[in-house]
Amino acid sequence: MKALKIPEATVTRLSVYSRHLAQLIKDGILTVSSGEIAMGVGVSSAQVRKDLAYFGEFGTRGVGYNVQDLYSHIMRILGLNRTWNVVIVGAGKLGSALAVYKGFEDRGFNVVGIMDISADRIGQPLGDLVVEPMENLEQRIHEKNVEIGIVTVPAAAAQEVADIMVRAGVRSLLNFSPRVLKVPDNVILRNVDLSVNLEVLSFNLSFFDRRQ
Amino acid sequence: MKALKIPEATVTRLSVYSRHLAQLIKDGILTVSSGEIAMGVGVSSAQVRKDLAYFGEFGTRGVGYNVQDLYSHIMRILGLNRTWNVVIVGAGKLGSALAVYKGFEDRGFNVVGIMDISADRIGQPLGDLVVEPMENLEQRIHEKNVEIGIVTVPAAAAQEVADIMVRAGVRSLLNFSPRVLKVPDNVILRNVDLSVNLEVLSFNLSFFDRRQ
DNA sequence: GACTGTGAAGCCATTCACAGCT
DNA sequence: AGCTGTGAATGGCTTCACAGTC
Repeated sequence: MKALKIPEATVTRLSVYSRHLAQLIKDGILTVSSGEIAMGVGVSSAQVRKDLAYFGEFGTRGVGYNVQDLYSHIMRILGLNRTWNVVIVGAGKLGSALAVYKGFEDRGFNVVGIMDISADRIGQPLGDLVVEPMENLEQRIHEKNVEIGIVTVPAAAAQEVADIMVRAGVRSLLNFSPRVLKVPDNVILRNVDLSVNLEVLSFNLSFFDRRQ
Repeated sequence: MKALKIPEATVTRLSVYSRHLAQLIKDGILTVSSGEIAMGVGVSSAQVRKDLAYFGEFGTRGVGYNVQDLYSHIMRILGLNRTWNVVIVGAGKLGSALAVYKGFEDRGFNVVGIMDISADRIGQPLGDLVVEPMENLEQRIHEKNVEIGIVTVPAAAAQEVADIMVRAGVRSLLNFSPRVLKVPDNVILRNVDLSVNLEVLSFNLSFFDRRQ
């Protein structure tokens, strides 16, 4: 199967599979079937096999997958066989939380800088970082080859911050602000919209009630 | 068009539309076309019309939509014509950030309690809340009619926390832990997986490079 | 017998294109 | 003339079901 267009849903599931496999490795399990993975992460076994099939044949018919082997393959597919440097702009509560979030480090994402515009945040220590002024942003991106930027500023500042990061050469953005950002189409953009997530819950709760 | 099954993507877009409309109201704009909304939020105009058509006919042919009117309709559809009480379990950096996140309050989500298991977090003030011990969780859920729970504990504790909240009567969960949760199927579950989001970026960055 | 890999079928969401209304 | 509402067409993802392999 030739890989040209991979569904985004497949990529997110691969990430979930990889964490499940990491757990199996810890548990000393050597072999796993698509059905067992499926069970563990709440999808169908056909889905697991299809997802993997986009990238090659990793299993053995009648047997299943070698856990360590499959894990290594998926990590490589996800681009996690290396580390990635990340900068965060916005040292409010959320930005600060992400700056020291262990889950990122565990998966090879190093936060190499956190910037803010506000004088009372600049200089504040965060883990082994210190909040820096916005003026340092471009230099830090160049010096550390940063390819991923995280936006945790208020909506009103988000587009400007995105523009600065893009101009400085960041190739992808993770946007936590509740603002639709415009970026050139060679820049990869993902939005994590906290309110939208709650609102989907609220819709479903209400909708369910309406249908009673 | 009769509303039986609404695509989840439609719901998330409605949430985005509603914020865009709120801005138009602030700007004093009275009427808007599907094309203008589409432009503002980065989707197609047909998509906007289809999304709205699931719920009724809100526009006027040849004219467009009344901004205030459409906003009210969407807010009602999303279940945001009321407030929702929310509890957060896990008063680490992320949970604390969410507890005081203005974006929730603005949209009618009131955080009415934040619990933690750790003695040194309990008692800590957070906005006008104080971190409470886990023992208070069930009572708080009952007393405040909490229907939405937010999980911001480490992966190892996430399932247990989810179970407690579900038992106490919460009807929906927003899970920030990197753990696949099992909940009864009358409970609505959404996952916000921070690492997965970065990993999708890393995949796309790597994949793009591979194809150069 | 067990389990993978994969075409084919089925299902769902998006886009097209136009009739219908103002 | 302008814009909505919507059937029809398209495209994409998931599920089915089974041949192929161990």
